[in-house]
This record gives sequence, C-alpha cells and structure tokens, in this order.
Amino acid sequence: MKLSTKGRYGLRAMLDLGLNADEQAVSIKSISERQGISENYLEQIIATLKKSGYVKSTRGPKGGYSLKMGPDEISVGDILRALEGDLNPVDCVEVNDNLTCQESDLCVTKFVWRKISDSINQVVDNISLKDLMQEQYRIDDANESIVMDNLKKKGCK
Amino acid sequence: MKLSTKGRYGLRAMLDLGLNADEQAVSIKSISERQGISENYLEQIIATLKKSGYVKSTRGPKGGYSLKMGPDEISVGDILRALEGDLNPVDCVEVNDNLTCQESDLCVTKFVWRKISDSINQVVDNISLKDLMQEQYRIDDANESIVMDNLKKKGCK
DNA sequence: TTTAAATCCTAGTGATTTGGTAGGAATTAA
DNA sequence: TTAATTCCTACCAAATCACTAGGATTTAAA
Repeated sequence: MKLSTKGRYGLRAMLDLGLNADEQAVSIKSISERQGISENYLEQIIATLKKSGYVKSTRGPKGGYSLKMGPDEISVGDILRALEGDLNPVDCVEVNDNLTCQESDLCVTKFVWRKISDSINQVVDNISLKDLMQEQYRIDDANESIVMDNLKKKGCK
Repeated sequence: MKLSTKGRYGLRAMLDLGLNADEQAVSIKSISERQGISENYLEQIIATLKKSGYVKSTRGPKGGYSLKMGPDEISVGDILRALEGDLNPVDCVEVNDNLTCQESDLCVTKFVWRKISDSINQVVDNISLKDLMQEQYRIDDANESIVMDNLKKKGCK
C-alpha cells in the first residue's frame, strides 16, 4: 500500500516546474539538481507526465519543460494517477466484475475497497498544484522570518 | 498503491471466521474451500493475524481458529495493518524525519501524504468486522428475497 | 556550418517483493 | 494408535521497482 518513487518524484517534479516557471523552460538537469533525483529516471517520469498532457517540452539548447496548463487546473490526483495508475487499493473496484461478485463475500469486502478508494481520490482531487505552490510560499516565508529573527538576535541590521 | 493478497485474503478469512463462528473452531481447510484460497498460504496469513492477537487457535482434530475477541472489537484497519504494515502511502509520514524535512519541498508533499494517510485510516478504523458481517447478512437476505420472488413467479408454493 | 545543450527513445539489470509451494514436526480428539 | 489439525521454516518463480546506459534527434548560438 505504498506509492512508488514515480508518484513521489513526479509530484515533486511538477511542483518544481510550477515554482520555477518563468519565461524559460526548465531543464531536466536543473530539476534533477534541485530535487536530487537521477536525470535519466526523471526523464522517464516527465515523459509520462507529458504523454498524459500535463507538461509540454521544447528541445534543443535552452529547451526544457513547463506546465501545459495553469497549476490550478492540475490536481495532485491527476499527477498521481498518471504515474501510478488508478489509486484503488484493489482492481475489482472499478471493473464491473459480475463474475467475481457472484461470490457475495467478495462483495462485502468490495464495499470496503470502494470506501477507501473514494476517500483517497476525494483527497487528491481536491488539492491542486497551485495549492501546493502556495503552501510552499508560506513555508518559505516562515523560514525567512526565522532567519530574520536569528539575524536580529545576533544584532545584525 | 495496491493492497497485496495478504490484506485481501486476510480480511475475507476474518470475515469467514466471524460468519462461521459457532461452538467449534474453524479449520484452515474449510476456510480455504469456502474462500478459494490455498491452504498453505492461508495458514501464513492467519498465523500473522494470530501473532497480532486477533485470532486464537486450538490444535489437534476438531481444532481450528476463531476470533479472539468480538467482531465489534476488531476493525478493518486492525486487520489490514497487521497484514500490510502501516497504511501510509509513503514512509516519511510517520517517521519524525527532520533530516528529510530540511528540504522544504519534501515537506509540502508530505502534507499531501499525511492527508491521504489520515483519510485511509479514518475509513478503515471506522468499519468493524461486525459491520461487515451485518452487511453480509443484508446481502444474504436480499438474495433470499430474489430467490423467493423467482419461485413465486414460477408458481411455486 | 559546427558545436553543444537539451529532449527523445529503448533496452537492460540487480534487488526486492509478491504470491505462493513443499514438507516435516508437534499436538490432540477419538 | 491413528488421523486431523496447527505450527514452522525453507524454498522458489515471476513480477515489479528503481534505476542505469547510451544512442538518436532537435535546435539555439557561436
């Protein structure tokens, strides 16, 4: 019941794209350095995200990646499902699997799996990349204050 | 992001124990037959559940397994965590991992992981084995009615 | 026109996990 | 004594994970 590194790295990569979006595209190399993820592996992850339509790329020098749409239009669920497949704890939840369901016992557990499924998807679909970016800014500001406080304590002006 | 067969089979096995609880203990063999799960594998799963304190056993002929406490005292979460380990989507959620957290980016995603974690655990901790047993009885009754209806349609009395 | 920085693409690979199987030892009711 | 059962441990094949490797293609800039 764990996410793979693809989902984890992928979310961080998308967040990185969002936070470092300016006129210029963001290269794999720079994401890799900031996030501490292997370039080759990251490449594969971002390729998947591109295929799913959340990222666009430009080739050649000065090339790189950027978000294909606004960070408010991309949810954490979109990103995770692109990289991990559906977020259901078992497969039979979405399949309309009447053969399996003849076994009524299975249906009772299915009731559980569906509830878990719904709760996971409800959470991830209601957090956008923009939300995370804003959270990040908040954290940065907080750290900034701490730094300021320390400087004051040391008597810096 | 999938549960393994241990969790799925384990929940069915526990439900089976609950539904077939009478004066006599329930043997692996009978669970295996009803649930279509290999005896040897089931043995390992139930051994884990026993170690975790949810199941007790008696050896020898007429021996077998039974729930160690009332089905209202055992939650789906108890069972799944015993078999799958914690139900967090990533490890860093519960570890108070300050080293990792120095990277503030990681903290932002951690915020997501924690929300997912909480929602999963909230769901599974609020469904007891008793709830599932009652759900099963409801399904059985419904099927019974359908059978009755069909008999009536066919003119049976 | 050349160079080099970047994406694109695909194959391979070691380690780990999954989902079991196999089979003998110990216990105990009949 | 027998046979049904749990207990215990070792083993194993297949799949998945988390990458690495390296060449092909594109393109901005010198």
